[in-house]
Amino acid sequence: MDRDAGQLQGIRAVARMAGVSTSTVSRALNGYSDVSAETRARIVKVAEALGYRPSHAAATLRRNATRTVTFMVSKPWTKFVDPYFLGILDGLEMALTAKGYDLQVTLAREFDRELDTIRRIVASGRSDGVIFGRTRPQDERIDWLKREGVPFITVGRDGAGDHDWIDRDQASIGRQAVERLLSLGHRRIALLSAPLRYTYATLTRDGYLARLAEARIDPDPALQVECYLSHSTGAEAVGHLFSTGADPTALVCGNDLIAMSAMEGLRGLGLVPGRDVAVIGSDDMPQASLVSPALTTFGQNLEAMGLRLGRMMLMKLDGRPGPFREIVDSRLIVRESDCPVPAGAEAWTWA
Amino acid sequence: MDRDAGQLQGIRAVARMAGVSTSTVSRALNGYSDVSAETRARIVKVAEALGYRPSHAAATLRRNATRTVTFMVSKPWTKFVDPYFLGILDGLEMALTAKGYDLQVTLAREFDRELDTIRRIVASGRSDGVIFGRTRPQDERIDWLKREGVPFITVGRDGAGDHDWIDRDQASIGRQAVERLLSLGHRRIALLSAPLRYTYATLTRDGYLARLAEARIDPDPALQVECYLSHSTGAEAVGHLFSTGADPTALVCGNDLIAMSAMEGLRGLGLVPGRDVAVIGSDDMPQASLVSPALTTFGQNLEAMGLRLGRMMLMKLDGRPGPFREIVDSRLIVRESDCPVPAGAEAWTWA
DNA sequence: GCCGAAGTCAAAATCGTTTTTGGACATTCG
DNA sequence: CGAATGTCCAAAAACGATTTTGACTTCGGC
Repeated sequence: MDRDAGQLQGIRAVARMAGVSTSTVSRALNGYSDVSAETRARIVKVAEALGYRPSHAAATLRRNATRTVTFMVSKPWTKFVDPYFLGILDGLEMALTAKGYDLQVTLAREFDRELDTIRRIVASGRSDGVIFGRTRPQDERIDWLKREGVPFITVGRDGAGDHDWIDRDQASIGRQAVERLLSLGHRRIALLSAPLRYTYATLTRDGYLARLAEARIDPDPALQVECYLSHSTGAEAVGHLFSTGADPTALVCGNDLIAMSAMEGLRGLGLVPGRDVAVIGSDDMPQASLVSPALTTFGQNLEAMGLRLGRMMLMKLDGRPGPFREIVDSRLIVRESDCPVPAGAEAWTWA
Repeated sequence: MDRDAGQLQGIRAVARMAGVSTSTVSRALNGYSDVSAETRARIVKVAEALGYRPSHAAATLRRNATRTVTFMVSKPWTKFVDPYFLGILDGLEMALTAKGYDLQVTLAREFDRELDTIRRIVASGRSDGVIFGRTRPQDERIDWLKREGVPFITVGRDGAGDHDWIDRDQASIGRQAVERLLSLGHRRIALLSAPLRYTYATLTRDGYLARLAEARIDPDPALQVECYLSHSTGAEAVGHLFSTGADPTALVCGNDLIAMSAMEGLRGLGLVPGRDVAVIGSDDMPQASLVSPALTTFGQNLEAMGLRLGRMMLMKLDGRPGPFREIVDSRLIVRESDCPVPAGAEAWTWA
């Protein structure tokens, strides 16, 4: 029955060798029900023996679906890829490959090219769904994808929030940070915000302000500084805060990069972070536990987050109704960089 | 002539609307010669008006080539992506998209999974060629791809070096670093090597040793330390060097991460990098110019390197004979972290 | 005026799957 | 016992491009 099966390639070789038709091979390998267990077993064995791999192109062409999801990761001019997204990618890939989907990563250079990158992803017709982060309150990428009807999920919200997304509870992070510092006696709590063009930064600020309000503390605008994506941004912010006399006793930082740079800046001023000034970060970067003092920050299980994201995307692509929106918890990881108010500063504050 | 062109899709719609056959549309759009300029212009106009994009899957299936190249980027447990590769990716993408090729990025979690990742890339049949870095003297990925006959190029060499690669002149970096430090009067020059399982680290060491030999300086094994991919590895190495009395006056570091960590370590010992001890890095990371003292290191035009890499791959996929091997120059970037031998140490050295 | 070459293009074959359609046979039900 | 229902599978029709083949001009040379 396999006299000249060697001549054939692909699914036909398997079919010939197993003594069935190509359609049966296809159904067997794709898990359809109308193949007897016995026949299926035989086909699977033959396919394995032949090292058969369905042609992705042919399958994609026929079923009009690529079984591929694209994650666009932003790469700012600093050539720096956020570990936050790298962590998510691990879980995402697990969820996708478990269902036979593939994950494709595309790097976009800067924000103004990200929409172009997305256009290219969609036009190339190489993936069924798109994922990306660093969302903004007004996000043209989201608007475009909505208009275009392309399945997509964002890591982070936009202003409207009426599409599918997964996000940390940013406001809660702001609240918890303030909460923690209040309980340590701080009253002059500065916010070194991430760039406010990103939604997450504004949400963190909202939480920060809300918790201060609950404590009946008037937010001092001089204590709120917006930082940028440079490696020295936190240090500059600290320099500003102390040179203008805002003199905070604690810093809530929009992300760990800011926090670590801020600690550097404090040292430059002769202050000891974790003793003279409390510092709290925001996303538990791998370095956070290695710097000294080790950074108190907020962590989440990124891999689990990626898994959930992947499952959301799979359901979406499966045609389930949705909407798909999830908020994942972050927990405070207390290390060494936060501390009670130093005696002197406290006195001064209450004066 | 376009009575019911609206019913049709894809290339047939264009054909109908332009009043030609589908084969002519295909030839026109793919730049074949046997289409009159006039017809081609008409077809291009119609295609644009219809927003026609050829189905990637169909084209791939028929021509048996995906016009896609995959770059596998290694991502160690530190969740850290080397900016070196990110820089190369920019140029690579330019070279590829200029010729209608697409760049796909895949992240591999750890080295022992990288071969699996490559297997998956190849099996999925989604790309015509593979590129990756962090090569080792004995590299199973290279062996496998050679056996399999898959087109690939590595960033960095293996021990044999008889495949296609692009690389910096690592030995020259080692030599130049030593050269520079010798000219500044140093004699006790330590090597804080990158992990020696990577080829580039061994090559740098070769250059370091060769230049020392030329200067008739016996290499002191106590001055050679192998570092790892942790953020504190350089500091640990420095601690070791000074606690064992090896007491170098200068450090050649296998990469900038090691160098920056080493400077941190020096400070911890009460030494001032760039004054008490000279430090030279190796790959000009974006942070290198921002730390203080700014790091003296070796730089190369990564984007240009990526461009050349891309062109090599395109030629390879075009069936040109090869072999394709290139070495790109690195130039010393003098900043603040190197310095002449401090007077005391020099005296001590000559004693 | 015939022949060959060059220039254009249409028709049809092809890539390797998945999906639809429907047929053969066995089993169950009325 | 006939009809209805299920089960398993083969045949054929897609999917949307590229490539091969060959037909029809036109033109120039002899």
